[in-house]
Amino acid sequence: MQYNFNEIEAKWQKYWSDNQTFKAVNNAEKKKFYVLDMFPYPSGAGLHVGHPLGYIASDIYARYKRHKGFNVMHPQGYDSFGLPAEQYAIQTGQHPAITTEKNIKTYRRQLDQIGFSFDWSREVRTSDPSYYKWTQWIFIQLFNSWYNLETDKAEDIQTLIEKFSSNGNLQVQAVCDDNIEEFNAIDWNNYSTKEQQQILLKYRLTYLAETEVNWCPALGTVLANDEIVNGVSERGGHAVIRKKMTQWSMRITAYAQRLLDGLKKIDWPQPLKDSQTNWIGRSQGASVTFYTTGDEKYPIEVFTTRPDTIFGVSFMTLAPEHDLVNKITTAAQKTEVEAYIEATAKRSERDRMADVKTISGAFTGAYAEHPFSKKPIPIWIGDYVLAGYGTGAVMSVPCGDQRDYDFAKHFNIPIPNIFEGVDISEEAFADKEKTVIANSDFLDGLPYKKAVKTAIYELEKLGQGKGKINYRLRDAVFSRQRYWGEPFPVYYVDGMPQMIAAEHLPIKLPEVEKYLPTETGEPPLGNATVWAWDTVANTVVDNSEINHTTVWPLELNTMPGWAGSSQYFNRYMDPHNEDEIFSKEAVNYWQDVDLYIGGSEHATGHLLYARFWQKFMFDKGLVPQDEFAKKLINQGMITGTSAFIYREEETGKVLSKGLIKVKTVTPIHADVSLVNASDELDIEGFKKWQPEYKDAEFLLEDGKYIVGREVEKMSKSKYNVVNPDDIVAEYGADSLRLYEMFLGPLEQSKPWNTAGITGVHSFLKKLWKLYFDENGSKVSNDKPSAENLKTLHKTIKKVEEDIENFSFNTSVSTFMICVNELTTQKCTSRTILESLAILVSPYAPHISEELWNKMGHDESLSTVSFPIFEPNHLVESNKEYPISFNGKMKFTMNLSLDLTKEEIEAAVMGHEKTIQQLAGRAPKKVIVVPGKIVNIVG
RNA sequence: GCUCGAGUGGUGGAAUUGGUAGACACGUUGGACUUAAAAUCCAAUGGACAUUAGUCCGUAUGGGUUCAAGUCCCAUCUCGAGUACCA
Repeated sequence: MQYNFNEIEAKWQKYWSDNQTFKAVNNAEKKKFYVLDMFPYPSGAGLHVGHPLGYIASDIYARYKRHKGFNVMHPQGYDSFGLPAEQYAIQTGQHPAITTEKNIKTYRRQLDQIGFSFDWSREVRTSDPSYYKWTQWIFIQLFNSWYNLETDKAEDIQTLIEKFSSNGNLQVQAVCDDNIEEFNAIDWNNYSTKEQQQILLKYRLTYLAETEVNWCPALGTVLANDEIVNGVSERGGHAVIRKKMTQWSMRITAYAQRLLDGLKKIDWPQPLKDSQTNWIGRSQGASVTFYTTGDEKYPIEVFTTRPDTIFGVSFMTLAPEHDLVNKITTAAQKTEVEAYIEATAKRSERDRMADVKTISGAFTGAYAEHPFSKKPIPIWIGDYVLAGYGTGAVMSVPCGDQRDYDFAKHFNIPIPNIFEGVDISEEAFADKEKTVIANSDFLDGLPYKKAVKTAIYELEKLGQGKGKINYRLRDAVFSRQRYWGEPFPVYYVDGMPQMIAAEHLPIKLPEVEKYLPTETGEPPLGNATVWAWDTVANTVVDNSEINHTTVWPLELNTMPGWAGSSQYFNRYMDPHNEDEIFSKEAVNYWQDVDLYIGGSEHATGHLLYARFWQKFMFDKGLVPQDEFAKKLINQGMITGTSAFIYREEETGKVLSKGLIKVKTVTPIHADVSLVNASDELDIEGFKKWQPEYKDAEFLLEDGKYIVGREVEKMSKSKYNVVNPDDIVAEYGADSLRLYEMFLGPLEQSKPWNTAGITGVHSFLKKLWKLYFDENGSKVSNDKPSAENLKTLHKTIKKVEEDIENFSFNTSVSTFMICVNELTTQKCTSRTILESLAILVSPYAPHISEELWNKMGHDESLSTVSFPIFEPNHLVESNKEYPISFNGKMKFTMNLSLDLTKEEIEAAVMGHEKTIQQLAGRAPKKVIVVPGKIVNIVG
């Protein structure tokens, strides 16, 4: 009987689908296990061989856990809002929904043929109104919440309103906007509704705010920093200006500390935790208030991590955009300052960041008073101080900070030394550990830590400072000027945003004629003609009905890509619930994700936002866990192995790789499908593919054209993309699965080369041959030999350890060794072969099902118990001891493991090869490690 | 610059707590089978020297700890990822 993989795989895929083998039921008696993949964006290009890597790994784990008796949920879905479908719509006019639907079909077909154990009954799509209804719902919850620092959690906005109406905002400790004016209860109750709404907006967890964006008038859109090159748009080279726009923001900064603390309790890769830690960027220090001298004493608040160096301040620097600049600049300096501000405004943020070396700035003519010495300190502006970080102002301590030092040198500002025994003639001194303060009044002689404490204490006494923790993390802008995204459930009354009541959700994306921004610069939804909210009928109506009494305009922005992916893992628990985002029962049963696999590129995007929303949901009592994924693994990228031919420049001849000597040749990409396992090019195929080479002369070596190889990112333009469809057709899904795992460690990036797949493919054929020969089944009821059992149990032990450690590549080797050994042993024993089929099944499920079935089982093997390791089969009586001399192994000796150290030493010393090695010398020392090694020194 | 990770045959990669470096594959070479090819099977395959038993060198480089180092420590180099005037 032949191993007919195409037939077998189709058969079992149908069986699984017909029998809903992998459908997970909530609240089963069994213990739950939730295995999650990062759901894909369905792109038009379909899957290449690199995409399924993580899915294969998670599938192996999910299948393994089913064998271990768990109720496994392994769902899949689509992150189906996104830019490519929208851009395609702009070019062709085709509705993104149609493009998306088509791409999903392709994805589904490709995924199905790889044999994943997904529970498709739980599929979600972020662009589906029944799904984004709940994305809109969460947005409303965020809008209706504020962050109470006293309870350290999000609370309903009603509790804040109550506080305001009974006590005003003086006692309220909240995470909110900076520019909050104080008011008491009487003030609050006298405010108009609009005024109250404006105030509340400064406290809500999602709020409207003026945000500075990169606006490209020619394209009519906002550009991200990386879409701008040299100050102009990457596409088209149009001018870009910085513009303030009103945008929705998420108050993620409220959760900065909890996001940091949460990292301690989750098992995520260290590099990923590091980059989140970095991104949140906690720094501890003090905020210090300086007052300007002169008639009007403006306060300037700065943040510093080094309050101990306060006596080293010799100037202050404000960001050019700082609000105070206008107010304090003296008449004499006005021209210079204004010229400088204009010059920096022209430079994009990116340019400013790229060009760190050039020192620039201007003196405002104003002075601030030092809080302790009361000496005047000149106030400068400089673009090395960022408006967006801290307070946009710094106290400059040139002796202790290199940037301040460089600035001071450049502008000839004095650099007072406040460090004991340190030379600062060449550079600033920033080593906290070695710091001893000098020339600093009451701080003299103190080391860093004590000086910080003392300085803060003295500042507090003056009322000019206090200890403070600052975060780099910014609130997240939540508006996009795009069409293909979730619409906001928001309409505007008198310019103030109003939430549409939850029972009227979803607010469906309207139809538009054009997917581009409008001529007046409004987002694409500005093209919609039916996009107004009727507050009486509670429905979306035609724009012509807007009367500003009962019918109002709707929000024109849409939500960003990360909105839909921030809660999908919870929605999978109860995906068809129309009344709730998910039921209490479902979420209490599934709790959280046990294993999450996906790419590391989401470290500071999706994975941070999702943690933020989860914590918010936790505060609202909606979910039982405040971290959504216990364990996370980043799979590495699979790169391509490009093939090159070499064209000689002078003659136009094409040289085989070995013929390139000193001649100038141009490497040209050849499609990898035209190259065989021995790097030999199919010349005829190549000529057909690139007709311009049909008359070119190919110079061969040994009758073959050998291509050059190089590892590059898999990409169409490099002709190194391998489609899993082709691999499945030629070798089968089980071969593909095994090979992807066999390539190397899951988390590592590694090159794909189709040539190697024959190794795992012939392994599957050998496996098959253990069960069948040309006459049919070979499986017997013979009692397994001790040798058979040893091979099997060695394999069980190793494979189990490997899966638990996510070391999938080494288990494939282990299977190969096992099958090679059993073949040599001519093993036909059912006991052994049944266990083997189960062991292999997480990796190669189709062949395993078939083998299991052919051994007389009617049911799928997917939930059959994993074989149990019995150590007694591995007990050895003897050991092949390596005998080394000065650490170098010279020969081995087979000795009983029962021997004592002394007996081993005697046996080794008596061996003829030992005597030969020593050549009469007496050994200085003999190290005997029973069961391991013998080392003779001397 | 900073943070993190990694450097092992022609290639992908193995190597529990330091204990036989190169498992398992690919490729290559030789052989069997075949008219031939494919498939399959067998053997060899880190390098140098040695006709043999064998000797020496080998895990990026240079030091160190140890009876013993791919593994631990120090320094250097290279590559990859993230991040960046963060006060």
